[in-house]
Amino acid sequence: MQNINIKDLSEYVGQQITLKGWVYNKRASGKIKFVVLRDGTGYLQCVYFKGNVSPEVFELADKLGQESSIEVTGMIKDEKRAPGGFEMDGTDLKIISESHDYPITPKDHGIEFLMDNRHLWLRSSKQVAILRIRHRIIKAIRDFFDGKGFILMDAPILTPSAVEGTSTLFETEYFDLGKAYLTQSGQLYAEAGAMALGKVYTFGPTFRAEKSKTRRHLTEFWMVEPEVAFADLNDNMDLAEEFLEFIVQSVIKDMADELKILERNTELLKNVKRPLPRISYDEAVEILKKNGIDFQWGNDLGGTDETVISNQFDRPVMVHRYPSEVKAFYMKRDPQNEKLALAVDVLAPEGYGEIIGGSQREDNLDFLLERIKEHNLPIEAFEWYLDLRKYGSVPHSGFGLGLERTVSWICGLDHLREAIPFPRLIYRKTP
RNA sequence: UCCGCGAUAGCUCAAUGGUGGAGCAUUCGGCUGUUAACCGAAGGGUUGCAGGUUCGAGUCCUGCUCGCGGAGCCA
Repeated sequence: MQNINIKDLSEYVGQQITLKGWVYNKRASGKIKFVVLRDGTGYLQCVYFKGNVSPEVFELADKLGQESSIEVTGMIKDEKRAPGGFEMDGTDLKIISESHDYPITPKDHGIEFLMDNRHLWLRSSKQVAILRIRHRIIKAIRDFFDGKGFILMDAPILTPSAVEGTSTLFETEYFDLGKAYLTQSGQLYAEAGAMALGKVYTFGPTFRAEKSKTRRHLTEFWMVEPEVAFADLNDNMDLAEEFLEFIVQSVIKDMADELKILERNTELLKNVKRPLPRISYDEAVEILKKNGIDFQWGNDLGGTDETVISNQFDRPVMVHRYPSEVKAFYMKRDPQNEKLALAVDVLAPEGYGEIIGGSQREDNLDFLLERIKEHNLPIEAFEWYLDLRKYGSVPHSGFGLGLERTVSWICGLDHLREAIPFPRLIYRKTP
C-alpha cells in the first residue's frame, strides 16, 4: 500500500485516510484529545472526540508518549486555525511502537544535551527543515553542473600527502606504504579530471585536523569543487556567481515552508542575483581602512574583516587578486602584478564569511616547480600533478564551495554544527 | 594552542558560608477546541571528580575532567 505524506494532504480533503508517523505533541481536555502527528514531510493535528471513537481508542490517545510511532485514521478537513491548514477528525488510532520518557521535550534545552542526543534532535521541526533545505541545496548543485555539461568525478578520500601543505591533516597507517591522510580537498585530482573531460566537479567529504574552535568550522565537511579547462579568473567568477544565484533562487522557490519554520528573512536572500559585486583585495583593504580597521596590506582577511567588507553589500561579494603569499602554491600569479595571485573568495552576507575559494591555476611547469620549492613541499608527491603541465597544459580555473557554510547562511543558522546531520567538531565525535 | 565563562532533579535554571527549590517532563486526578494548553496532587538529589579552609561548603581555595563563547588557522 502506498503511504500518504502529510505534505500532500490537500489532495485528500473530505476523504477518510490513514497516515503513519510519530507523535510530535499531545494535548487533552476531558472529552477531546489532540494528537499532533509528524511524518518528516509535515505536521498534522488529529482530533479525537470521546463520542466519535471507541472507548479503547480514546484511552489509547491518552497513553501516547512523545515520539510513539502510530497509525491514525480519520477524515481530513480544511482548518484555518491549524498551522498546515488541515486537520484530521480522528476515528481510529493504532500504536505501532510505544515511546516513553523521550528526552527532547518541547521546552528549552542546552546545546550539549542536544548534541549528545543529535540522533533524536534530528526529529525536531527546525532540524527537519534544515535537512530538507540541505538536500535541496545539494540537488541544486548537481542540477547546475549537470545542466552545464560538467562530469561528476569523485576524488580519493585517502591521499598520499597534504594537498596544499599548510593545514594539519588526519593521518592513518596505510598497510606497508607508510602514512595516508584524509583529504582536505579534491582539487588537484579535479585538475587531472578537467584535462581528461574538460569540465568536472568533485563533491565529497573533506577533513581538517586544525584545532579550530569557532561556529564556522567542522573537522569533517562537504565541499563541491568545479574545475574547468580553458577558463581564466573572469570565467571562474562568472561561473561562481551564476552558481550561487541558481542555488539560492532554487531554495527560495521550493523551500518556503522550511524557511518559514526557520524564521529566515528571505528578503536578503532574494537579492542573490547576478551580477555580484567584484572588488580587488586592494579595494577590500581600502574598505577596511575607511571603517577604522588597522589592516596591514599582505595579510589574509580575518573573520571580522570579512564581516566588515560583506556588510558593505546587499549580496555576496567576490574579492579577487589576493597577495600570493597568503594563498596556495598552485594559484597563478597575476601577469600585471607578480605579488598578486589570480584568486577569488566569495564572502557571504550577514557575517557568514567565506563560502567559496577559488583561483586560476598555475599552468606553467617551471613556475609551478618554483612555487613547490618556495613552499618546501615534497616534489615527489607532486610528480603526477606536474605531468598535467608537461603534457598539453592549458589555462584552467576552479573553486570550492563549502556546503555547510552555504546551508548555514541560507538557513540563517548561528552555528555550522546544525548544517550537517552528524557534525564532527574538535571536542565531539559522537553520536 | 590562547583568553573568558560554566557544571545543582531526566531537561532548563534558582538557592547571603547555616534545613537544596521552581517550571517542564513522568505518574495520578479534573476539564468538549487545545496550539510549548491549563488547574490540582505525588514521586524524583553522592550539587562533575579529587583534595583543602571552616564548628559548618552547592557557595570560599587548589588541581583535574567535561562543555560553552571567542581568537588564531581555515571552507
